Amino acid sequence: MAEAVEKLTKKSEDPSRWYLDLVRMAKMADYGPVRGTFAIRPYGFAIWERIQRDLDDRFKATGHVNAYFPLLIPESYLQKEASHVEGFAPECAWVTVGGDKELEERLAIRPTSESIICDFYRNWIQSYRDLPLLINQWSNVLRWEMVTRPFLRTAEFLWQEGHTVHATAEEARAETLRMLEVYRECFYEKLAIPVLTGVKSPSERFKGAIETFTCEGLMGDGRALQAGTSHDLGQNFAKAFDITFLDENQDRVYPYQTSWGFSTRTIGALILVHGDDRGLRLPPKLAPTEAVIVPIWRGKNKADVRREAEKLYIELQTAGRRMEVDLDEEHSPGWKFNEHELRGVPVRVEIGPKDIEKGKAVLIRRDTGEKEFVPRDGLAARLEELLEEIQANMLRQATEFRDANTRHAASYDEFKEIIENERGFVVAPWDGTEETEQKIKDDTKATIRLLPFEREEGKDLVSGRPGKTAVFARAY
RNA sequence: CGGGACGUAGCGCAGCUUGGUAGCGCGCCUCGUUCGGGACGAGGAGGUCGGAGGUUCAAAUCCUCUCGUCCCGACCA
Repeated sequence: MAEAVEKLTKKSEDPSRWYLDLVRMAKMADYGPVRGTFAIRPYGFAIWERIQRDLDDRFKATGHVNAYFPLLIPESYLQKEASHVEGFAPECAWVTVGGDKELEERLAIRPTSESIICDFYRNWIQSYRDLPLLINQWSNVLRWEMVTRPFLRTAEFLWQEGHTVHATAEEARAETLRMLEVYRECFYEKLAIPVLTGVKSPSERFKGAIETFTCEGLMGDGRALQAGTSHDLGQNFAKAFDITFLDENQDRVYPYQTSWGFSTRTIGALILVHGDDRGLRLPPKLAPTEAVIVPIWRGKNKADVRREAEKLYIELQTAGRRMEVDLDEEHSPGWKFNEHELRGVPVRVEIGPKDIEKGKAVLIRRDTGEKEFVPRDGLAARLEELLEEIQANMLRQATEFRDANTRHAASYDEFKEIIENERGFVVAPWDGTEETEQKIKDDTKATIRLLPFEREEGKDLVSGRPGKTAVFARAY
């Protein structure tokens, strides 16, 4: 055997290098010619398509429809909401020339679409009968990031951004929380990532919002990742863009808005949460291929084994499974085992001469490596069951990891010690001031990831003033 | 944008100190033997050494600028 097989860096040794290796070796993404831009390869995109489909179904189920808005945003639009422009202008890419002529007003390539969408909403909304307006857009956006890495922070990324308008503040807040819940369910049910949900501290709030809610995941290396946010915009944008409507009492009033987004960053979260030293581990519900059949043949019986593998493929595919059969004749079975493990296929089905003789096949699960011999006639049913088990087990493992890495700090020394040596989430009281938040950040690089919905009273570790629990972590 | 490291074949790297015919492993192509945990043999293709200037008879190697990547800080989905 050749000793120089392309080797994946160990996650335990160098998570950062491991991640980049894995993205490349599993053929998920490649660097583009412009800094921070990446091509998402078909395999990575297939995962994104499955996430898209799931979210889209949930959006439709909650009454939303899809639409599309322009890529280019005049600078003056961006400037209408003061904190919004302050937050986003520094990281915009600008178009200054069109058709070889200098433009009179430069155009931002959307970093997010609130401003351009509000410009349309001004005309779309005249009466309370036009509300609520529940629209979602699937699009790409561009942010000129200093430091980038595939999926986790790319200059250009794909996402969905929901933009809704409501007659009352209560309704807007309910929408904001409903969509946070939609994200949370997607994380738990499909991505098998047990995110924490809660409120962002004011300093971490979306620029232009009155409140930001977030889903925070804990990655395999103990760092947190913000993945999915939902913003209550209040009347900030409505006032800035002069969106008004006539209510039942014939008063002209400003509506209340929300926006919420979920991006391809989530693919990075999937990799970091579930991946191991052998490669990716995909939750069955998101895996483009649920199970791959690897035929094991020798020269003399190749035709027979091949025929059985093909039959098995048809059988399982017909039973509703997303299957792949690896009929490649160049690579050895061992090579294929490693390759499909690297790609994270949840189950491998082996079929060889001995199995055919016994009327069985071998199922190997990617999450635990466990192997079982299953009679052919019960195979489809067992596979379906196994996939459910894997999905549940991956969520369980991730939850155990999250809980084992969520610690309560009783003193600031302990807090610092945990952040430095253990990482993970640290739960501690916070007095609600920006100074203590900033001091903790300066001292430890940890930020407030969220304020839980249920908060306990306590004493702030830094100031000693009364506070309520916050969840801290170093984040991506 | 600050501090550090690095750009040489698709991928991983050596060569640079001390200038002188561009190398290695994997991958790729061809043929044969293999195939239950990354098989083996033989042959072959592939590079304006990130880019631009400069020094020199001669630059992957020395100098300047520039672009890009990675790690650490400030910002973010």
